[in-house]
Amino acid sequence: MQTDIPANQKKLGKKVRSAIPVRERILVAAGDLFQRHGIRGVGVEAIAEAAQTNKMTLYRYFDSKDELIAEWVRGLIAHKEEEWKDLNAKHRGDPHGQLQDWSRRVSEKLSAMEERGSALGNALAELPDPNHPARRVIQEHKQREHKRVVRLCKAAGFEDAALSANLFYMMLEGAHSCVQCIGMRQIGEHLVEVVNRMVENSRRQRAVR
Amino acid sequence: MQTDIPANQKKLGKKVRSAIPVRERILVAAGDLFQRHGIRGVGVEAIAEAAQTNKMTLYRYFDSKDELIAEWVRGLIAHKEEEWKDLNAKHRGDPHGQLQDWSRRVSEKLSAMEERGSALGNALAELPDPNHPARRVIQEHKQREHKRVVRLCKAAGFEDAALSANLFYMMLEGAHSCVQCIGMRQIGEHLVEVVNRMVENSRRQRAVR
DNA sequence: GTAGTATGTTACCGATCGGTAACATTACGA
DNA sequence: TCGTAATGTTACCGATCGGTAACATACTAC
Repeated sequence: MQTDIPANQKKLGKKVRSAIPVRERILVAAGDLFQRHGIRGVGVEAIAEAAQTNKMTLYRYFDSKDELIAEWVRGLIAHKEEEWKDLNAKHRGDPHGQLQDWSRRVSEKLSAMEERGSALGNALAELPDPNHPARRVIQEHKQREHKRVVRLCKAAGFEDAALSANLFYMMLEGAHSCVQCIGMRQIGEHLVEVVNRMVENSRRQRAVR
Repeated sequence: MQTDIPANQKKLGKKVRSAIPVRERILVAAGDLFQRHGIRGVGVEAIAEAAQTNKMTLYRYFDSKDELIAEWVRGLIAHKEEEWKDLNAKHRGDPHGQLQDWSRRVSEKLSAMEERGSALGNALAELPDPNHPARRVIQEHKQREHKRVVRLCKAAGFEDAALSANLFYMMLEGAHSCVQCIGMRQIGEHLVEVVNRMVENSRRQRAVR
């Protein structure tokens, strides 16, 4: 019993090194705090502490707080783009189904969302500097997302694809905003409903042709 | 000539007291800086300087920076609510016209908007603290705005008033967001188009009845 | 065990922040 | 002209910020 206890006793009270790598822990902790208190409302010290490490180690992995922010944002975006790929793979050649599934997924995310709304949207509001690395990355991603919706609406054969796409995109952005400004988490269901109606309308028109 | 020059010479190089009251100048300057650099990105000293006064005077009119923020927000909201009253007065008993005029006005604002999007939306993103005076004021205003749209849609006789209202509200919020995230200032035209189509649809249905 | 690497600790830097005190100056009405 | 109220000036406070240096400790591979 006592033989191997000494080694453990030495570690008693010390931090037990987590299985999750430090860098990832920092990014997760940063994201959590950013979302809850705002990017500018969180100091690097608090992030390091939440990640069960310290400021020095944080700066060994990230050049600056701004770069940490940018890396966090890149992670969020990468995850979102993965979802789009998945969506595309699951509904090959079926833009209608793709649109419907997309709206459903957005709605699910919204219903589980905290009262703070979209992380990327908030980040844009919090980082007005046009030269901030994170800002540019977000805007480029939003541009791609918008183009994707336009492409989808064209493929779906909507009579006025540009208008429909912008309608969808406004609803997408607006739904996230609604969670924060009127606390309406069920707003996604309305997004789904509108998409469904428009898709059904388009299918009917196609059947008539 | 020289007689009254001395008095002016005394003032030479000194600040010429503006006709606009200090308090208002501070609020205008604060709003301008908040919009451009974010609320948290602007110090009270910079606000006072931009208002052509000093920190001490600022604190004689406002208890704290947070109260200044709240006052600025209250001003923005008061202006918006005035617009709603005006809209209501100009289209008494004509909810369709009211909705159309509303969308047109929003569209105009959007096309003239800087790349930073909605001030109130950004403020919510920048002030996550649920107890912040400005945050509560904004959320209450948004609630009222949402209810107003619902009432309008009911009055307009839309078949599914709640759905239409939420559609409009999502578009309203989303359009502002779009200006910041994809720089699309002409997005308002699409909002107008959607509203017009839905109104025409509703009118047609009413005529059939 | 030993070397080398990753991580932790502490203390510090300069800058900026929101906010205040004390006092000087100006404007303006009686 | 004089007194009072509004505004300006300066200096300061404590707290926090992002970021770094120097050094101590832990872990791991050999």
